[in-house]
Amino acid sequence: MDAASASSSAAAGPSSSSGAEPPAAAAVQPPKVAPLVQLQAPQQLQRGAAAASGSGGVGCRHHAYSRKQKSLGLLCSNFVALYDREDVETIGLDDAAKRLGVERRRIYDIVNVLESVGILVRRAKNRYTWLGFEGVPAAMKELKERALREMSGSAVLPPMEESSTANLSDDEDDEKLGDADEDADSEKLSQSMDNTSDKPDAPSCRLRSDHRKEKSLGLLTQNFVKLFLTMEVETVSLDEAARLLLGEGHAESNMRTKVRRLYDIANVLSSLNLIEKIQQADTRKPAFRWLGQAKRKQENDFMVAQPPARPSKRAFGTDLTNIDNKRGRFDSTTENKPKLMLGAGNIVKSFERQLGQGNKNDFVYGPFHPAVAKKQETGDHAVKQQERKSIEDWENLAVSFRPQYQNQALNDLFGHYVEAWKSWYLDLTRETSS
DNA sequence: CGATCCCGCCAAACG
DNA sequence: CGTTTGGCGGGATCG
Repeated sequence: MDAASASSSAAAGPSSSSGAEPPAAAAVQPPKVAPLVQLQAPQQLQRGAAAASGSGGVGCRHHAYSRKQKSLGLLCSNFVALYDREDVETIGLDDAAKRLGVERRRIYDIVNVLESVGILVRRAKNRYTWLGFEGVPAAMKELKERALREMSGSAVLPPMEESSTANLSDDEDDEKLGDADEDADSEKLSQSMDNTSDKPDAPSCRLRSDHRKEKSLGLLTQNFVKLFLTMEVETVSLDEAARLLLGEGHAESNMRTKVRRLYDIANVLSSLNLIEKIQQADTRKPAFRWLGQAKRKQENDFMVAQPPARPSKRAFGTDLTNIDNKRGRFDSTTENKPKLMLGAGNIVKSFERQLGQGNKNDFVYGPFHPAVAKKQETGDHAVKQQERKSIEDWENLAVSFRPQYQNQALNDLFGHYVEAWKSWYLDLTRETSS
């Protein structure tokens, strides 16, 4: 059973007579396909300080095919560089694909995650609106609120294991609550869409459809981010993430696919500087840390695949991997299983208040004060980014917010919460509205 | 060798 | 029906 794929099989069969797909570049390189190596700004991209560094010629150094040149991360950077202008505001998918010199398919990938983070909004078929990085904070806030809300809903349930436990899947965002900012997300996104007063005559039409959206990259991105927004210890390995976002049923193959998707997402998020890849101190396991503030690559200009010379630290993937500077806290020494915050309902209450309040992070809350509200970089290169009315790290604050338990017992207790989480996350993912 | 993740087939979701 | 959107997983690359 297991509907799902089964079919496919396809077997790739790279044979696929190239034919006339790839525009330009018809050099049948030794290695497999090797379509085009061009890229480079076709249109008039900004040039700024480009030139400079010696050879202006792009990709003259035929080097065979490098996947790094076509990574989603790089593509995302280019995408941003291309559209993060003041005047830009409407984007056409085909146009983007053409300008960036990639297949349509890839644009969908980028766009989907960008929308999940609030940088874009879908207006209509083939048309997106650019909101820019200013849209991120709002989206984050929204995500966090939702996550918190859902969490409190079904966090402390007794045993309960197997899925399919009718659960009040919350849902939906409340829209227009104040009216400060015009917010971002509107329709689409967010799961659950029961049909109240469905159309006339809709016999037995279970909502089996939507299965597409459940697995969507957009939703996965949101859940991935939610993880960061509500978890203490800000580092997660994709493996853990997949396990968390996936139900208990750890279908090996299912997991593999999920991880693949997470890699994609992580790449894009990295290029946006929302997260960063790091090496777990002790473990050699690579993981990701939430950076919070989206920031555009300081370097303007497109970054076409850089020749094997001056790599200039890429978002990640290339050298330069901080060795995890975990908060100087002797906490969990046992293992770094992601622990979720979520303790007394009070804490949640506090957050709600904080969020509802709006800004002003001066308040002091109860017993635990914001210990490390300043999360500064590790003195890496000083990157001064002028942020318009920086939207604050209400987010950072929140993270450093949770009390530090020195009691191992409590730490242990969290383990159970993880269980609970898995449950509701599962529900949240496979939605089974009655 | 295992971790990473690009490519693009091909099927749902819309017109 | 043609298009647009986008799961999904083979398998090439990277480290």
